[in-house]
Amino acid sequence: MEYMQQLPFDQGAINKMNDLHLSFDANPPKSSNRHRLQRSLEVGGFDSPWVLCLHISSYLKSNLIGGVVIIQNDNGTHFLAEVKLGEMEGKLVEISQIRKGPWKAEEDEVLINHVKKYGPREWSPIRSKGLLQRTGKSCRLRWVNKLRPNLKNGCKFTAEEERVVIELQAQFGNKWAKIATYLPGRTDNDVKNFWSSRQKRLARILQNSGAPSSSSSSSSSKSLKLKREIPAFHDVPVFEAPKLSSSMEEISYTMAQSCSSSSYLDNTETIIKVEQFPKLVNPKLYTDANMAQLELMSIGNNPYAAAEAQPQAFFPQTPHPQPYLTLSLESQDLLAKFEDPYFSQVFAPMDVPELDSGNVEQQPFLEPVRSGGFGAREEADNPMIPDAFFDDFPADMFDQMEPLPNPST
DNA sequence: AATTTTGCCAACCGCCTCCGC
DNA sequence: TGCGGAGGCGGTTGGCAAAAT
Repeated sequence: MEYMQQLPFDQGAINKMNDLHLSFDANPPKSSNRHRLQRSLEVGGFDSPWVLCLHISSYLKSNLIGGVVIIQNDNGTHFLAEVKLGEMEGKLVEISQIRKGPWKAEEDEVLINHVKKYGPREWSPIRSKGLLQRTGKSCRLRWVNKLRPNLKNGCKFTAEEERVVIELQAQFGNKWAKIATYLPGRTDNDVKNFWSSRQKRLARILQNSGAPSSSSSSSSSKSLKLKREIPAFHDVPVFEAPKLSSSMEEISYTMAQSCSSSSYLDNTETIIKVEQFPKLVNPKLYTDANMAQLELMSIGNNPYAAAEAQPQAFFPQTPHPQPYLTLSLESQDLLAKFEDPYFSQVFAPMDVPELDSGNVEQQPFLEPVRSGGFGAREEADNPMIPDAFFDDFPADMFDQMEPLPNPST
């Protein structure tokens, strides 16, 4: 609460005021005595609870030099305002609380006008001048996230944007502002929200896929249903990041085709296709499109059909025929390792040290927006898989897997 | 149809750095 | 050199609508 602005006296506004209780804690200069004057005055608010108007009467002016005004309204809320009475004779003094919450169109307009005049800086004067009852930080945030020109408000992330975020997050960590500079029209808040939802979604999928165990047979019908609908790890077919040129439309079409062509097979032996195992478990390698496909297949209730729904149209650059792997029951026990706390560390966000700009420049396919937008890379060789990634797996993990047949045979 | 869950997003909070005094 | 204000940033929360149950 603070002194905000002097307004022309308006008796009409005064007449609408409610009775509030005021106390003036005055500190006359050169006096050790503090005068506390209690007065009931005509004080009122405008249509909003955070704006009060106070008429400093000539009586008070004659008795006070200055001080702190404490205003108590009907429900006991106190407001504080510092006043300089010498400047207030015959004026309405608008005293405002900091406004929070959703922005009104009028507020946006004021903010836009301010930026037009002074540019996107000097946010604090917006409040000190009484233009808005918002903090400078709030004004800046509103401008950066919503009012700035050329923002992609309301547009979902494209597959290309998803890919860029995933790669840059692996590279820079949670440096959302930095990542956002590579995405025209996106803010750090956008990127952060996108990543957050994606992480939640992934966590839910992984949590459900790790649930099956021998004891789960006694679990509730709901968990059984989840177990059925969410693919276990071995249900997941080969995944690879979508080709860089692939659009969402292509992906959607592929997914639709894959799912519609699925047929139910009552198999007792799980057959899966295996490419690079780490690709399946590193959440950073899933684009949302991949996850969507994963979920779509899970809805099909059929792991075999899921494997059958080969995403080849997804990944036309896959150079070799995909070998098949038959899992023994013992091998399937491996999948229970997903419940192992240690194993779950694989899914924890990686602490990626921030690379310097020199390293960024070594990646010609990714450039910040300020240098001309993100560039296109026509081929990717999965730079997000660090060599040390395999070290994160239990040492005996691959021992339990049957060897891959030679693709050439 | 009612209730619960999920996804999305705007906005706030707290911490940090920078800069001027 | 220390201090305080302004701005930047990442984490988190809360509201709302759509989807699922």
